[in-house]
Amino acid sequence: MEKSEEPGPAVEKRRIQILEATCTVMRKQGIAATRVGDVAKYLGISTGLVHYHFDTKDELLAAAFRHAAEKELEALRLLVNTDGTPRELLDIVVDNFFPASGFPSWRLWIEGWAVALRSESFRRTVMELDEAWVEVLADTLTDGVASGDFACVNPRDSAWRLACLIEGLAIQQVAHGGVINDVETRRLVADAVEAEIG
Amino acid sequence: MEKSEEPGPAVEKRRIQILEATCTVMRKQGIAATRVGDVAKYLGISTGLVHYHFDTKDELLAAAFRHAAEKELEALRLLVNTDGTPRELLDIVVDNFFPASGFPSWRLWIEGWAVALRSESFRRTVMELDEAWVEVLADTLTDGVASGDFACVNPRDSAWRLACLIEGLAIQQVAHGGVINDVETRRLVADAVEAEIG
DNA sequence: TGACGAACTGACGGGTCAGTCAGTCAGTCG
DNA sequence: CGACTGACTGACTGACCCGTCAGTTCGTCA
Repeated sequence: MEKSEEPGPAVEKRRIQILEATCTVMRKQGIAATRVGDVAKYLGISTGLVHYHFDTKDELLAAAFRHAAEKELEALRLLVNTDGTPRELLDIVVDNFFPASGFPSWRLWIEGWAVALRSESFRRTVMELDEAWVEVLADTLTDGVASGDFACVNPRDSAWRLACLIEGLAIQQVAHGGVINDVETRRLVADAVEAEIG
Repeated sequence: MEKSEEPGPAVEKRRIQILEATCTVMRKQGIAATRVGDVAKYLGISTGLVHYHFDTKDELLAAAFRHAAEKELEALRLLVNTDGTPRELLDIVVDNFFPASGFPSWRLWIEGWAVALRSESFRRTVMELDEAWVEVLADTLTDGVASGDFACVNPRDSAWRLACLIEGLAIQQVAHGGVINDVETRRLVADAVEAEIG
């Protein structure tokens, strides 16, 4: 009677367990090299069970990626949702973007952009989450402008410029570790921040 | 006698033919989804012949990627190697970075960064070529500073910032085509350029 | 107690694909 | 001419891996 169509809490728990296992495997092996057999082995369950909860591998990977990204975004929002001067909040946001902080899993994101080129579900996830990150940054800048601390001509433009700059620098640092190291990244970003809000 | 160990011109021709076919297939299907069978079929040859010239698939893909990137870099250098005011040259370089110009094959690069996370040969290629692009931009800025047209505090820093900004914007535009479109990209970059050289 | 269904297993089918290999053929050298 | 070589073919194999499915276990409800 009135048995809801929604899955019970046990099922939901298992789903999340599989999602997080998938994230772990994806981080270690990369998205492209993640097999459903690896996820099953990691949890000590059968591959059949993974397919019991997720119809296809693509669906599993997309859901796991979104799960990871949403968790990180939530953590960032929590971090920003504290008291502090606009300048302090801005520093928190920017600091958490740095590859060295390990926060946004840049390795995962870099692969995510590549997968998004061919997968509609990844495209949507990557787009939504990317824009949400920038939104946080934009809100911080807007608040600072409202309080008179910052002098951006256009906070939204500034947010996009800073976010894209950091993204580009993260690629340099994470994907090939060339001349750009952590110290250099911080200096380049710090100068850009000053230029945007100064 | 004295037959050199070097492969003859016929072999080299075939190698390049295979490399360019691989590039074509990679652009169409993506790096990850490129099969050696696809390359062979594209040229109407056997897969055995592809393996006759390239030991492994990884070697083939890495060589093809490098081939494509070097050709594009060479084209950019040629483009910059003309007369013109520093400002004109800078505009040429920046224009050629835009996704819409179709010049640096951003889709290929985005996948390249992802592959570079796991493949040493891709990592090296991507690093060298990425830095070479920035070098071109940095030289342009340095010349402009020397002639008194630009007022960068540090042309190298400015070059990295602009390059990374454009990279980040290219991802936004190419990988997910969200709020950032071509017009917006141009405005954001134009403002950043003014800020750097102004 | 027994029926039932949800969660789960483990083996397997079937398709894909990189790389191998025996053999063909055309050209070259002595 | 006859031996030899380098480019090339196409069939094959061995591995991998996704998704399926028949069957098992276990908790719940009548």
